[in-house]
Amino acid sequence: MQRVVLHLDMDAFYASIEQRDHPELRGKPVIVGGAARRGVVMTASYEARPFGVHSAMPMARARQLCPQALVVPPRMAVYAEVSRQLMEVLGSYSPLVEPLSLDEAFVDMTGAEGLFGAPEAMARALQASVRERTGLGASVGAAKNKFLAKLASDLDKPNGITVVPFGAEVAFIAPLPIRRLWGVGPKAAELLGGLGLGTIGDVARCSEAALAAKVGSGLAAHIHALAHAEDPREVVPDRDARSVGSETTLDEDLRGEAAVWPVLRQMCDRVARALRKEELCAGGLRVKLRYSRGFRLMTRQCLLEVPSDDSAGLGNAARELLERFDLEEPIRLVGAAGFRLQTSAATRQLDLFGEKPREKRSELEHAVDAIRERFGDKIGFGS
DNA sequence: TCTGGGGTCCTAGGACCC
DNA sequence: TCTGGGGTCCTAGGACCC
Repeated sequence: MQRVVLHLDMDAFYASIEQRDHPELRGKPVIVGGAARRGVVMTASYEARPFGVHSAMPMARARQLCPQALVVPPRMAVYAEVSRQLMEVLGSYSPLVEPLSLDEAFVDMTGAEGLFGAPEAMARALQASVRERTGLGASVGAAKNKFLAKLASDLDKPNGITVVPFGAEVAFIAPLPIRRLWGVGPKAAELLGGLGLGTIGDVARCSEAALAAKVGSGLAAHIHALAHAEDPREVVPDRDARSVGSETTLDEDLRGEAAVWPVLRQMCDRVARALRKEELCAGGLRVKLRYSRGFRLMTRQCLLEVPSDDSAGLGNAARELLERFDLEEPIRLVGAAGFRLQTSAATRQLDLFGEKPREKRSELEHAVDAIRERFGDKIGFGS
């Protein structure tokens, strides 16, 4: 049976929600992002984009390009709720919905032609349902696989519908630049450019061996297949998370353990809370520091003797890892992440064979979580 | 202009085991 | 003496995505 995959991507998601909820922002250049000294643009409304403002741009630069822009701090909880509604709508079309982020998802519509008609009709119906439920615009791509559907949704924004013609996929994508290949970023594009490759068609005509010599065998096999419009990846709902992290860029650089440790402990707190919320424990912990000088990122990781979801367990490991960094250089970012995730139930099973009295402690942590949910993050609970 | 925060996946090298 | 070959696990770094 012919696979039909849709990819739906919300148009300027965060900025559009702000314009929806604040009529005075409509029709004006709006930038959602951190106003802090080191803030960046999270989303720019379509009115702001002609000025050259785009996601991930330093806010200072964005304000310079578009001084009249209205800068709005993000309301992540609101965006998450809208996202939930969005995924609910998609779920009414197919059980196979794979979210990629808050504002985009794949929907496998294979076999649904009888209900919804041809791929273009499916895409229109989806787009209309999303607008009806959320009041927001989306662009939709339809094709025989995930790569093509995602590429298509980005070709006609905002409010676009793009169907990659079934049976003529290779010719359709051949003229597009290699950066459209999923997994080809600035570095790989540069390397491939060295081979004289500029378009997807160029990559399709190149031998996989020649590609591998430039970018490695893994990426070469991947992009060679994509360039031939082949992508076997399934639409997978309920993908399990592989890591849970929290990080923060400091307003001012810090140096020395006495300054860095309190920040790291707070990051561990947040990770622990996120883990408990998902009823997960981490079997490993990674600490991440970014040095101001050279913007260098360094990580140190270890496995935990006992998988943990509490601040003390993660914090102890984090403190030991911290000693393995050079803390005399100015530091601009501090982060922690748990990995090797497993369910809390599985961890408790293991604990039956140990002697750690973690059950009591866990009750206490849940109580603390409840208080923090009500009163926010800044409450101290002693050392 | 001076670079967020949430992730995923891949690679290379070293330890360790048989 | 002077050095195998395969497999697995772990760590650190980095590219990439939204």
